[in-house]
Amino acid sequence: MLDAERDVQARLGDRPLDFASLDAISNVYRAAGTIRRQAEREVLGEYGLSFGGFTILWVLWVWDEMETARLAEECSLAKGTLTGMLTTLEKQQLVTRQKLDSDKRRVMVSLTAEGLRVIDELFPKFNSFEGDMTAGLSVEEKRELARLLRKVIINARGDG
Amino acid sequence: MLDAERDVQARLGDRPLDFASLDAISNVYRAAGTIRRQAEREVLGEYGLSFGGFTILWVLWVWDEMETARLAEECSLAKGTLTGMLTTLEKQQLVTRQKLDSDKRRVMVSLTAEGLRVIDELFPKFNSFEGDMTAGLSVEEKRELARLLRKVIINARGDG
DNA sequence: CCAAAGTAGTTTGGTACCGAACGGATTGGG
DNA sequence: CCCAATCCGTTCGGTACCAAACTACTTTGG
Repeated sequence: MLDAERDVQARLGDRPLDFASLDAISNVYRAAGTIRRQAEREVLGEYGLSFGGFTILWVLWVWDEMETARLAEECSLAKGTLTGMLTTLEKQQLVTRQKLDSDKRRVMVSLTAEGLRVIDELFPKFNSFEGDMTAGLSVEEKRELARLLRKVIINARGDG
Repeated sequence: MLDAERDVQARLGDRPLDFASLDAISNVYRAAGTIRRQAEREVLGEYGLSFGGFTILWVLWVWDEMETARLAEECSLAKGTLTGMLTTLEKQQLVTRQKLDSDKRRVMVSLTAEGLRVIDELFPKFNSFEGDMTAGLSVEEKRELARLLRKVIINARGDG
C-alpha cells in the first residue's frame, strides 16, 4: 500500500465508502500524473515537446494523416485545444495543415519530413521509457493492466 | 481491444517495440484524461472545482491540515502551481493559509468550515462516480488494478 | 434557388500547470 | 556573532487545456 492509501484507510475506514473503486481510480491519476512529468523530463524535454504534442505526433505516425476532429478525439483533447497545439507544432515545422478541397471547413493534418524524422527517432526511446515504468510487471500483468483500464475507459466514454 | 490499440498493432506490429508496455501505459493516460473530463463535467462542475482543486480539498479532508511542500507532493503538483491553486481556493473561501511561528518561511494550509462542508457533501458523490467508472470490474479486479498501478507509480517516482 | 439550420475549425477568456528566477528566513562554519 | 549557503513559498513567463462564442462553409427544405 502507498502511504496515501494507508492514511485514507485510517482516516475514513469507518465511512460507508467504496474503497476498492477509490484506490483503483485514485491510482489511475497518481500514475498518469507521475508518468507524464517523468516523461517530459526524461524523454520529451530534449525534443522540446509536451506530452500532448508528443501524442499528436505519435497518432500521426500511426495513421499517416488525420482530420482535426478525429485527431482531437484520438488525443482526448477539446478541439479548441488542438488548434493551439497544432499551431505550436507547425511553428516547430513538425506538422502541416491543409484544407480539404471537398469541404473547405475541414483540415487535414500530417507530419512533415522533419516531424517524421523526430517521431521515428523519439518513439523507440519513449517505448523504452514505458518499459521502465512497467518494470517488475510480467507480460501477463501488463496485459491485465491494459485490459482493466480498457474497461474503465469504456465506462468513462459511455456516460459522456 | 480499443480501435486505437488495434490500429497501432496493424501499423507497427512488425517493429521491435514493447507492445505490452505500450498498451498498458497508453491506457493509463487514456483512462486518466477521460475520467478527469468526465468528473469535471458530471460531479465537480456544479461546485466550481477543477480536478486539481478537488484533490487539494480531498487531501486536506483526510489529513486535516498540511504544509504546502507536503501538499504539493501529495497532489502531484509543482510547488508554484500549488500557490496559484491555493489562491483560487482561498478566494472561494474553502481553505486558509497560515504562516508557522516556528519557521516563517513555511505555510500551513487547512479547510475552512465551508470547505469542510463542501468536501463532506461532495466526496460521497465523487466516490459514487468512481464506482461508475469501475462498473463491470469485480472487487478483486479493482484491487488488482490498484495493485498494478501502485507498482507503476513507484517506478515513476523512483527515477525522479 | 436560397435562406435557415447544421457543421467544422478558430478565437477568446480563463484556469491549470510547469520550470526557473526571486526574495525573505534559517542555519552552520569560521 | 556573521555572512554564505541553503531552504521555502511566491512570482513570472510560457504552454496546455477547456467551454463557449464566433466565422466560414455546406446541406437541406420549401
